[in-house]
Amino acid sequence: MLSGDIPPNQTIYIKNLNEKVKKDELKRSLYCLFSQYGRILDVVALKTPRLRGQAWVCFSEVTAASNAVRQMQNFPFYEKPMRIQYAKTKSDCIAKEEGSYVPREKKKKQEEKAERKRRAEEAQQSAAANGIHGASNGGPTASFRQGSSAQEAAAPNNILFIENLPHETTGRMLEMLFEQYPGFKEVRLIEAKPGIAFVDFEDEVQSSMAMQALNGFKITPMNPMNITFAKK
DNA sequence: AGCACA
Repeated sequence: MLSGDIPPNQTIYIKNLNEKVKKDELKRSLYCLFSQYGRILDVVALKTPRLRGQAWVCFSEVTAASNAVRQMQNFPFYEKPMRIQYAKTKSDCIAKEEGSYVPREKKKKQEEKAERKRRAEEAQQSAAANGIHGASNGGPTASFRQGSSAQEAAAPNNILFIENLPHETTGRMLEMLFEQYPGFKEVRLIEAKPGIAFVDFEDEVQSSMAMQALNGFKITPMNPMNITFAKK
């Protein structure tokens, strides 16, 4: 119902994207945002009149796509909530991996018949494969966890304190998550202490918005971000 | 709203 009656697909179809974002930046940001769910084979975005504001993200596993559809539904991305469904057809990059790719001109009727069958099979496989995937994200906006320690919470202020980041996290990755919220200023990683960061906003209202939206966000399945106000 | 593969 949420995603219509489209059967599961390795590729997700995203609409309601901010059309002002340039194509290459959009593709890169989508790649970063969705790689938490699994290996991405391709990201397709076109700016033609008919296709702007939409994109396709192709995963190597159907289960990754399923998690992405559920957990990133309505995620505020460049100020607009993403609307995510399964793609209606198989992506070329997937067909190429399976060796079933037929160049555009030829594939018409003959392919479409076979494709229905294939998709039905995939739906079964994904059902069978369910149960492998681990922790489910409470949803990007669903989480309001405060500091897990018995610490006194700091009063709201313009600086966010981020904990539980994977050690491989880069400043650019965090920027891409936080810069979509108004008032963003900068990210500061602490080299001496991997796994934590500070994010500066113009004021405490704007920092609160970002905290509410991103608290608990999983950069990897093992790393839900823990966001609190920094102690001053 | 809009389902492609530059």
